[in-house]
Amino acid sequence: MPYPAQTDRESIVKIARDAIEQDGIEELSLARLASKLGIKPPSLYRHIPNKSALLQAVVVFTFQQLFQAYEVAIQASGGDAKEKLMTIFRTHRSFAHANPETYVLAFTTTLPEQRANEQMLERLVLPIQELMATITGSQKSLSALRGALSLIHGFVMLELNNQFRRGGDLTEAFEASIETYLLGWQHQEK
Amino acid sequence: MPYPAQTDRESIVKIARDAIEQDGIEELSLARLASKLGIKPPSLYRHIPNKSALLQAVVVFTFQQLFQAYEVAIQASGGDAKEKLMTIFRTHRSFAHANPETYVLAFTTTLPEQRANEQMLERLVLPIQELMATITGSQKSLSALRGALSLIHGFVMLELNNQFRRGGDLTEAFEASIETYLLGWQHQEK
DNA sequence: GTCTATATGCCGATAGAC
DNA sequence: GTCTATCGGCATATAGAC
Repeated sequence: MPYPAQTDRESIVKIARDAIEQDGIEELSLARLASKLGIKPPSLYRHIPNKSALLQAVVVFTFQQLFQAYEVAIQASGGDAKEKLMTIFRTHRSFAHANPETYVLAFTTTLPEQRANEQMLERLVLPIQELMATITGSQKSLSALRGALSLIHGFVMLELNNQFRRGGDLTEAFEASIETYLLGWQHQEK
Repeated sequence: MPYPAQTDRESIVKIARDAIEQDGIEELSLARLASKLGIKPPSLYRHIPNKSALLQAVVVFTFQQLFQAYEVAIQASGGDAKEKLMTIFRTHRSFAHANPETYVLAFTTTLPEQRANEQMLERLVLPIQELMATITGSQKSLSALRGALSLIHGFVMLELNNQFRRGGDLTEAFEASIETYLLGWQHQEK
């Protein structure tokens, strides 16, 4: 049985993702990855062009996972637009907590194919945009959306990088900040 | 004249900073850095213990620069607390635009000495905290501060990584989001 | 058509001479 | 404080075994 390994691109990407999440991105080398797959490093090149393309594939996979998490959350959410938004935002933060390494990788990588990059982000953000528009009106909805995304993403990034000083309840700060931001837009609308 | 170069730690850190800002962090190798300094790579090790420590020094230097930018902005700012806050936040964003590579490096690096890390961040954030407290009252000021930092940092990070889709005025979105966030806290206070 | 064996050149890092 | 010499590990390229 000479070459029983038989791997494929999808397996490589998922194992790479898990390795990054477990040991950090700095510890991922193609040699270690090949070893986990039971093959030799050059064999990887039958499935991926280079390491950079592999990391880009992990980024795409991560955004797909995040999108699926959104879908589940939206399905399960009830209440008014504000409550639905909070459900999505809590899901976003939970995803980042559960996948810190790949979250940071995904949001600090710019994919070379600009079109694909934009389509992916637009698809992710669409449900948030629609819900925000019901709060702010369509006039200011793009600015309101961008602020909301900034608030959520910034909070998570500062949190993951240990850049909030100790003390206080981070979940409380997350909830209060977002609710206050949405409240501001409700007053702004008038 | 055998070894005329004569460098020191401060020069190394500043040249490393400039090299990162010019060519991106992935292009910084100790070999290239040594070449810019007119010395051979092993000579660097008389001044720094390793590459990681050098990058940490660049992070500390970047936070010091950002702090100085804050000081200048605060000195020059007038108006009420809200207008002073806007001046600081605009300064923060301008700094990120002027130093995108080292900004991302600084905010995605956690220094190993937790104490020094916290002191540096606390010192940076203190003027913002005091101004926020005049808007929100001391009760909720920690959450309000954390939300404000998240909004500013998140906006800048999404912007630097090309993660806002095209269209609309980003400066307008920045201004409107922050003003609305502060407005929300003013209403929340009651 | 998939994997192995082998090789190149760059990297961070160390030892020891001047 | 700088140098030369050298190390192991890395990403990557190519030739060929099965």
